[in-house]
Amino acid sequence: MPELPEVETIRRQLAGHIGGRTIASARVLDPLLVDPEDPSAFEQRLEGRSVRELRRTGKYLFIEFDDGEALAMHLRMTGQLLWTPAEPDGPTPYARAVLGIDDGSVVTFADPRRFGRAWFLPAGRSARTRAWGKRTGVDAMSPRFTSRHLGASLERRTAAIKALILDQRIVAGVGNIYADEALFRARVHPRRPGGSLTPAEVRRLHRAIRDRLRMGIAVGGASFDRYRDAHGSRGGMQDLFLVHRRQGEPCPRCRTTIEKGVVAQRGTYWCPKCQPLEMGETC
DNA sequence: ATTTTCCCCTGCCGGC
DNA sequence: TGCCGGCAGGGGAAAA
Repeated sequence: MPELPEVETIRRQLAGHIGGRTIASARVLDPLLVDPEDPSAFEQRLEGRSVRELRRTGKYLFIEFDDGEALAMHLRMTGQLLWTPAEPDGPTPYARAVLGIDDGSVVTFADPRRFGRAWFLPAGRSARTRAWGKRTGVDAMSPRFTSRHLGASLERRTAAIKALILDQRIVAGVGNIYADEALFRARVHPRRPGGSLTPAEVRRLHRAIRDRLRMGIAVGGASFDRYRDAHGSRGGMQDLFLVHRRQGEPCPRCRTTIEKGVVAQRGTYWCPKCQPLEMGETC
């Protein structure tokens, strides 16, 4: 499922293809994609617009137009944004919206689970805030996401640390995969109360989040299931997973068997020795 | 305010 | 073989 590295991969690819170009046509095939907006009104608002740049905050992708308005998209679980140099030969499976670009290329939003969403955002900071609210905090790859920021966000919090780093208002972009990987690298058990982390653990976790996301971007994201980039290609991060989806396998650090459980309503993987639940133990 | 639960939606998989 | 229940999970709303 697309998390920060996957969305960033798509952003970079799309920026190269449609940056500076004009949207010639827009078709919304699934009204749920733009709910509660009217699909035909949505199409009309997109047609004829010039793309200034593509931006990303957390897992949200923004196509910014030259007048400052923007199309915001979230791929949720199974969304794909596919770019093709020309109209695809046949119908794209699970296509929910199609953007025709003025050079003849096509961007298709495909999404079997239909969880993905798109919004049309007004220009201007205050109007944007009114329409958009405060869905996301600081982006995990932004220089503004610091160890100090993370530590302050965790103070006195009793919820599981995994739930807190999945909270997009604390840090935007971390999803289930990279949460497990970062917690393993930081040697922090996913069920530890957020406020119980020591300063050293907070620093390790901050570094680990950045490290794993950076690696995910470098290899084009994780494709153990449906994720594909804008060209329909798979990423390579699934081959570099340390613990995620590896229950029963030996820990890459200490060879202890990796466990699986449920934390924050998500399938969660960890090494019980490297990531002790009780304080004082070390691996 | 914080934490937890439920729900959306559909493909896929294991069990019978 | 085929049906079916359960699971997967991002995030937002609702409940606790």
